[in-house]
Amino acid sequence: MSSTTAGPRLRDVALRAGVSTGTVSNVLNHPQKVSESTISRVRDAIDELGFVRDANASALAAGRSRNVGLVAIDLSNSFFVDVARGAQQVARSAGLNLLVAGSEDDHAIQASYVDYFDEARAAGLLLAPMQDSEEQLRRFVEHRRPVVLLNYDSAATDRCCVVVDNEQVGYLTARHLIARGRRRILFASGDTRFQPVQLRRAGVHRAVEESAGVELIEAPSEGVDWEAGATVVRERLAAHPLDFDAVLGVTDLLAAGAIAVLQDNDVAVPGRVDVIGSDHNNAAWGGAVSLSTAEMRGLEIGETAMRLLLEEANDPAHRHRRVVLEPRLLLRASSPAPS
Amino acid sequence: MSSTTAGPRLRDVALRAGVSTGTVSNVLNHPQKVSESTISRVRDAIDELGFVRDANASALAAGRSRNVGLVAIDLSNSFFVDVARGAQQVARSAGLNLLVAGSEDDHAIQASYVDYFDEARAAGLLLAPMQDSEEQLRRFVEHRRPVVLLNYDSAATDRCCVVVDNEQVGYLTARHLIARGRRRILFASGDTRFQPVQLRRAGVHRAVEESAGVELIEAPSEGVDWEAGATVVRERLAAHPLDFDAVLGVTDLLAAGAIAVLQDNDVAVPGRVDVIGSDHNNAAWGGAVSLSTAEMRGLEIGETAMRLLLEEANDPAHRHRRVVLEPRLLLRASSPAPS
DNA sequence: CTGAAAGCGCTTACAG
DNA sequence: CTGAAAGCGCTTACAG
Repeated sequence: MSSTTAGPRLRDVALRAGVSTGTVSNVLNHPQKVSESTISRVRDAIDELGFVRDANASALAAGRSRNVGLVAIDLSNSFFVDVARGAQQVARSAGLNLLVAGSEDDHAIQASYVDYFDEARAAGLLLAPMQDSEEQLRRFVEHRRPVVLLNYDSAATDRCCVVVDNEQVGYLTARHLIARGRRRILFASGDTRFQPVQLRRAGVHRAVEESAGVELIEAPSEGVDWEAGATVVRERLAAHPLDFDAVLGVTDLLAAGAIAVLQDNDVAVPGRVDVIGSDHNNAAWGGAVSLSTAEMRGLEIGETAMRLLLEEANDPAHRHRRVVLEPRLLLRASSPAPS
Repeated sequence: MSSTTAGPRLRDVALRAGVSTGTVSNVLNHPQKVSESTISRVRDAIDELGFVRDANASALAAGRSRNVGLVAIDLSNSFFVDVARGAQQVARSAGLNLLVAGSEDDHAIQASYVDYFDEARAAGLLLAPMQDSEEQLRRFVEHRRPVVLLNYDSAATDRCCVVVDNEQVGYLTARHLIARGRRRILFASGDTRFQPVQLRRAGVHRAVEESAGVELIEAPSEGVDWEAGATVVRERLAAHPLDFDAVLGVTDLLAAGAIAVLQDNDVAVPGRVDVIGSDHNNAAWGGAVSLSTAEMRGLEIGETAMRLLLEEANDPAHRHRRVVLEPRLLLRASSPAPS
């Protein structure tokens, strides 16, 4: 499959520097145990030979690796890219590499990456899981590898999780539409595969129930993508005369699809119908009207999750916990601030 | 730093199945060498014990790993996410894991990931390099590890590269504006750090030189981000009365920043000024007017690059080559198709 | 501060 | 088709 290793070994470095292999290893891993002069002799030998330590051998001998995995549902959702950036910054400052894998919304791919990071003896795993991932995680956790869940609130007490308050996302977006004076909200509520979606839906219901005179027209769909949002609006318009004054998409993609169909039907956004999304996904932002949505605080989620992971890996006194970040609205053209 | 391995070893599996460790290894790696009945006995033992092979030990003993690295300048540019998806699909069908790392537009980070994949004896590397990355790559290539460059046209003959014809991107976007009847193009031409940007600029110049009566107002900037695009337009408007009828951003972010400032100044887009970007980056798509741009064919770039990498790793007759994909325009609201 | 030696958990010829 | 043994390239006590 691949070429074999060709370069110099650690023992070549040792020979050249006139020391033992243990000393070279100490220069690499515990320089404080080695004298200045030896260090510089070894460093010179490393440079002269172009030595590159074999990370596999190192991890095997040391019983640990310097890698942390991040497995995200879908890298084309920019939320997860924000998470990755935050996690990477913290990981690097701790001397760890962050390796990212996208599970492409597919359980089998997610499972194979979780297993991969398990096989690779990763120092830990950040996982934004799909529904029903307990099974896949069990083995990883049993192997005493730290896991932090992202954007998924788990009942499990054997790991940390970092979430945005998705119920509040639903509540805030619906409240905003109501504050804008909207009274008949077409709710593109997606499907039940994703926990964040379920929670946002609960928040939307709470906001509507609080407000007399507001009606929610719930329109579920098979997926939560652009096409599903377009279909929801298209079918509603076909079945009824225009009978709603707002669309709330439980994802940004749903909302973007809705905007496109509204515009095709010459319905002014936001003049006649407000539209708001929910998950700050810039993959949904190519539409003719810029989309209002909720900030998901991905960067902070990534940073926080990596800190928890490091704590779990290093601090015997670590206690698992659940960190909840509050969402904020991000208002743009499709549903601006109430006047 | 991390917990040590706790789970069962391959020899535990062998004991339980009543075979030697070599046979267990063969079941894992070369099942065709083992009888059906032995395979199922070993598989049962693996399941019962919850055995997970140590990938580090495996890679060390076998002299190769099943990982391919992808190091991209910036994962928040959706082009690279497309590339990753394409590469992952091909990698998985070949039994390899794709591990993604973002270099955050930082030479040091890029170097550390290239070194990491070298240390990890990755089966190969896909790299979308920043300028001046030869130095960093040299060692990797010398170690006989396959590298394929993405979106970077290298003079080096010791590796493959897959690019979109960025000169043609510049040519097509400029031609489009001219076909729209635009005659004074403010060209947000960015800086010279990135080869794709340089090439697009050359294409823009070619298109303008071909067309009599078209004037290009070149406005370079320090970066190629949203803020730089906003600044370019703001400064032009401050120095002159509105004297251009189009803005061409050498990146989508530059174009998006331009749109925002134009709108702030009540300049209609595309009524008064057309705007077009160049790199299909949905991080730039949150603006009030949807952005016309060029398709960069990221998915195909990723697929093609991974295929070349596999060929280089497996086929002794592999010859390095350069694959060029042709760009296409993606026309949206900020500069629609000519009428 | 330094060196000799054992061992990490696999894979791979090789002999049977 | 199966087993015994050597070895992959490091790290880590341990003794000096």
